[in-house]
Amino acid sequence: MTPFEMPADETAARAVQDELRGRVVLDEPGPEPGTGLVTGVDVAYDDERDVVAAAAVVLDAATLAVVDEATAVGRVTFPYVPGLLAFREIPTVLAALAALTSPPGLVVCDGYGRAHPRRFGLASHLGVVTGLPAIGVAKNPFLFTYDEPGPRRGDFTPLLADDGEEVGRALRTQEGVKPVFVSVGHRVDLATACAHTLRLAADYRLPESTRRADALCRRALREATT
DNA sequence: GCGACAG
DNA sequence: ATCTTGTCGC
Repeated sequence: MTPFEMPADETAARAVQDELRGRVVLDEPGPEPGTGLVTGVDVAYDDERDVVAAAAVVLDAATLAVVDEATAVGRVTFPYVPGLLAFREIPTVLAALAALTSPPGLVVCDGYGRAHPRRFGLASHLGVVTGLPAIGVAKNPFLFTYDEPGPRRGDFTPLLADDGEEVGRALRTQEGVKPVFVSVGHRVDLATACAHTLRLAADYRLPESTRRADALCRRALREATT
């Protein structure tokens, strides 16, 4: 487990990304969809009091039943800077993951992995630091472009960087609903990442893992703040 | 130089 | 992310 480094400024943060990017593993297919465990992680903030709450929810990949969950509350130690989201979210997320009883299995992040200006987003960073397979499922295309995928669940189009690289996919998880943006984090290939996302988003646009983690970290923040 | 920009 | 009522629809 590579330690998480909290840089002093943005320049140092980018240097950390460049250094860690070389440790991302892209040639493993990843966990078989529908088997084992899948863990959703998410974070909520109270900017007024500089409080941050993270949640990790472990699901049985076959049934989507909740197997375990944990939360962690901390102080905001890094501002939101596009491209540097990991430094704001990961410290507390790591604490929540450490508080789990169950092993996490595949980690599903609310954000990007490879689809990142420096090709090292939140999911890549969390994957490298923990050594766990990780993927990113985001709600917006950020600085990438895509053609509208077909209307059916499972339809997808490539998410393209300005240099033409396919950094992820715009994946339709629900008929006639805006697609989600899937990218590889660590130790999972893109097709497998999309297969997991589709299974996890059987009933809603977003994966059940992130929906559960989102609800839990909001509750944890409210209870820590109230 | 200025604006845009995952959460 | 967060600020936020009612409202449309299953």
